[in-house]
Amino acid sequence: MTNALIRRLDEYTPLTGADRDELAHLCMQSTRLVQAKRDLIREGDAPRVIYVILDGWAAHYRTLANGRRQIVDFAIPGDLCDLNLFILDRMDHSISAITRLKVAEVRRELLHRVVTNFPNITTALWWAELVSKSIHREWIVNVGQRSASERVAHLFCEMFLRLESVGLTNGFSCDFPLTQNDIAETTGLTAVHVNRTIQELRRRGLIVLERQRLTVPDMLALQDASLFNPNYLHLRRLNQHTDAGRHAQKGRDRQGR
Amino acid sequence: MTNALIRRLDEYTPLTGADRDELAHLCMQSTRLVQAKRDLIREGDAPRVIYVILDGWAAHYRTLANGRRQIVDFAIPGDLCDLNLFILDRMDHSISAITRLKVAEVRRELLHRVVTNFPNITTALWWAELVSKSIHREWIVNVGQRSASERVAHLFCEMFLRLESVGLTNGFSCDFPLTQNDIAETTGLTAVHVNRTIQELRRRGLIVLERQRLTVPDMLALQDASLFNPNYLHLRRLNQHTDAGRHAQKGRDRQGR
DNA sequence: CGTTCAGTTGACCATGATCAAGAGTGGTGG
DNA sequence: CCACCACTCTTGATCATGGTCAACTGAACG
Repeated sequence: MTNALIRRLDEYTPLTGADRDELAHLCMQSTRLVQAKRDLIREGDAPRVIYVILDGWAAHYRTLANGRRQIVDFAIPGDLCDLNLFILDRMDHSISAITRLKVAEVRRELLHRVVTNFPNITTALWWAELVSKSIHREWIVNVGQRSASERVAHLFCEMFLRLESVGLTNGFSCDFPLTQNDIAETTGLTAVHVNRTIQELRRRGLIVLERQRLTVPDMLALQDASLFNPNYLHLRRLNQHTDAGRHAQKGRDRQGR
Repeated sequence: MTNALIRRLDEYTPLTGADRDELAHLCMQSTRLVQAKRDLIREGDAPRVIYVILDGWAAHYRTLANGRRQIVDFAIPGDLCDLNLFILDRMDHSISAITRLKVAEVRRELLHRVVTNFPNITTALWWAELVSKSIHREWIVNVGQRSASERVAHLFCEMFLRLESVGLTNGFSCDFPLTQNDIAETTGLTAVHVNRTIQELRRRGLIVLERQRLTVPDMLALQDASLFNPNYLHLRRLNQHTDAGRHAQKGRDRQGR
């Protein structure tokens, strides 16, 4: 299987052979395994390296003074954990491993060298950064405007498509390692209510979720149930079932459907 | 009064005289006035210029299929309205004028020239982008984990400090042009409940809000009431009342308090 | 001077929170 | 291999925060 970072960046900018080689090299310099539930880095820390997720899931989160925790994004293979390092001195949030994690640690100088010599890669990193910001916006909408079942269904839609874009789905299924408590902390609901909500989605035939595996038999139906519009993910290649047709993306060439 | 963009970017990177001149020049090339409540740009549009807010407030928002609207950020003087233009082809959200607005329109080529010739400015733009992303994260936390009164109070704290950092406060007061309906659309509450919440904050003596003017007699008290921690704004110079002391910012040199 | 929009109030309702207890599952060590 | 522990999931009963609907007030502005 090809490197998830390459796969992901290539989603946006067609990369040359040299670009790919450079990225592959970058990810092999120094890798690290992290146990599930361990923090990769904590709020307040000064980041020393940039992490690239090679395998597993991580969560970006913030903790409030009263102890409550809010997950603000997930990182899956191919995702970078913040370019913060280049600019801001301190982490303003924490990152922890959901599953056992394999990450590449990229030193600042190394990435800097790449950025100055490989313009395609620079553009692609910018793109990844802006897409991640767009995802943040959608999460604000999610917790602000959607009902419990819409929120949870929306999360399933998003993660399925993101996994698909890096080749981590199998037909209608994908690994889904989140506990109901994790889902609660991302949707602003309680774990008890997430449980009831998931049962409702199961009853309606929208998802199958068992033993860390998610199946979405009808993606369009799930999207309808969650007011999901894939545009915010800025995926170039939308798959058959991702509903590229319904949400007008004026003037952009489309495949599928 | 000095240009708000310069003031804002200088907050991060000390700019040279040449940097300042260039920014001033950039903002004077082409300016435009926008009526209150008009959209500056809409979701799906291909942006042609980058906007810099020179005067007034704007709102970034998304609309759902069911018509509900969520404001995902405000733009105040000195803020840039998305560097999207450089990378992503379509707007994934809309921006509309809260008040009458004065904006600078910066053409892509022009900004590109600046970016290649003025490294300080490039760094500062990156910084602005990352801070704006951090603000997005905090908004997720806000709607996800805080109670109604905490959410509304948090918004007051944030906007007050952001205005202060570009010199738009007067002692304990600042202009505050949002309607209760606007506040509802940013906090994920209803306008009716925002009304009751604001009355509660008034009763508790935390804010004075009348005729578009906000006064915060005791910023620390308001911060306590909203679980507010200013770190996420990445302000270099925290003012006296911004509570730099309580929230440990390890190893960072601080002023005030 | 009337029209419009923002703010206010009241009555009632519903979504989701809280508290508590129990069932399934997996991993660990005796 | 089994007993135990911890964690995740599940269910029920009750509660509360904030939503909905509707009417009214007041200020701003043409």
